[in-house]
This record gives sequence, C-alpha cells and structure tokens, in this order.
Amino acid sequence: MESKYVSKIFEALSSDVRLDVFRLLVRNAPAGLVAGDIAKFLDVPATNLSFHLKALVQSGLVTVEREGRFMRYKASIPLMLDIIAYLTAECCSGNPECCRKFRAESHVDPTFLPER
Amino acid sequence: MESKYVSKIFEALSSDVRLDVFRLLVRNAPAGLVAGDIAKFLDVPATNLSFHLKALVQSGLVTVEREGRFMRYKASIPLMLDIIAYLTAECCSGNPECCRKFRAESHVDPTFLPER
DNA sequence: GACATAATTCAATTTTTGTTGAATTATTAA
DNA sequence: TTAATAATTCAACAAAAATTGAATTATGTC
Repeated sequence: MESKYVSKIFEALSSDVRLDVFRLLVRNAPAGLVAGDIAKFLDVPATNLSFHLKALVQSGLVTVEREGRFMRYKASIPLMLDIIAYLTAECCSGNPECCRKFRAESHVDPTFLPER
Repeated sequence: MESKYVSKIFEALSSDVRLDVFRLLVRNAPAGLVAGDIAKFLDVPATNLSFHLKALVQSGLVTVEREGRFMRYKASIPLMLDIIAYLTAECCSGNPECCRKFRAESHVDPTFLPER
C-alpha cells in the first residue's frame, strides 16, 4: 500500500462530520443507513452531508448503492481493518512483547480525553 | 465534542509526509528518532519536516524531547491504540459475530484491536 | 568568545477544504 | 403527467493547510 493512498483515507476521517458519519456506519454495519437517516441522526444539513459522503465514498471507506429513491451508505469494515494493519505494521520493529506492554497502558477512552 | 478531538488526530495522519513520519516512528518505537535522521530517511526538507512534526506533536500522536542539540521524536503507541479503539467501537453493534468474521478475514494483529 | 550545527519560527504565497442556499436530477406516488 | 420526496450538484464565499526561503533560537565545539 502506498502512503499517498492511505493518507487520503485518513483525510476522509479528518473532519469531525465525516468521522461521526463513519462511526455511525461502523456501528450500523453491515446494513448501513440511507442518507436521510444519517442527516437525521447527526443533524447535518443535507447539502453539506452530501459533500462529506462523497469524500468518504471517494476514499473507499464507505460504499453506496441506490435503493429506490434512497441512497444507502455502508462502512467498508475490511478497508478500515487494512488501514489499522498499515498503521501498526512492524510496530516496535516487530517486537510483539513491547507492543503488548503498550496495549496494557492504552485503556484510556479517547471520549474522555481533554481537548487540546 | 469528542469527535472533534479525534478528527484532529486523523488530520495529523492525512498528509503523506506525516503518515510516513509516524509509521517510521512506530517502527522505531519505543526509542524514536531525532529530526535529522527522520529528514534523512524520508528525504524531506528540514523546514517542511518541522512544520509536519509540529502538527504531529500537537495532535498528541508524537512526543518530543530535547537531547543535547537534537530533538528526539517518539510515536505515542498508547494514543494510536486509543484511536483504533475509538474507530472500531461497537462495530456491527447488534451483531458481534459479523464483526468477528470481518476481523478473522483481515490482516490485523489482534494485539492492536480491543476485545470484542 | 566565535563559529558550526540542529532545528524551529516567520512571512508570503498558493492550494485545498468546508459551508451555505439555490437549482437540478432521480424516483415514487397520486 | 403532475406533484412530492430524496439526494446531489453548482456557485460563491470563507477558512484552513502546505510549501518555500530567510531569519532566528539553542546547543555544542574549537
């Protein structure tokens, strides 16, 4: 995998609107949600949501298919796992013991971390 | 509010330069590297690298400390694991079996994923 | 102290993103 | 076939990010 390609995927998650959309779709995997429901859940104007959904689809993190007059969006869980594998590849030069030790320290829920 | 904080972290990984820097530091965890070595490895102009390192440090994904006249940068593995947990939280919420199936088919070392 | 080295900050410019309302396309229902 | 609904595209503007070279700060060496 090319870092230019992967950075585009992280760019898709670099807006709080898109991150919220993606997490909503991850929670609602594998069924996904139609655009109107996403807009309702997250209270984002339709026109702005379209802009962000387009970016997510272009990144590959989200897929879309027509369903009558609705558009159904789904998170691509395999791609999500791929970028996690990319990010963590050869962590600590492949020393799994070192990584596991970090893992034990990481049980901070980012939801509760202070703002910067 | 929380997603604004996490999206800033993904923003830090949304440039291919910064993504390359971060992965280099992940591979070289836990020791890290000094700025000049990063510049040499990745062939990035010092002034531009400083700009990107600053963004990484501000996101919290990278830490820095002075070492004589060198600056040593290190990846924050615990924060990396936290944002992975944030991204994958409640995946396939109603259907954990579905989520386990996705994981089994992926290339992710389970060390880096929260239990499900 | 004077000089070299490591790295950063600053200022200027260019490029890219995000947001909004109005107009448009696609589909279904009356 | 007309109207209603779902969603997108378009155009305009506002805001933020990337890049560069010159100047600056901090540290170590002669």
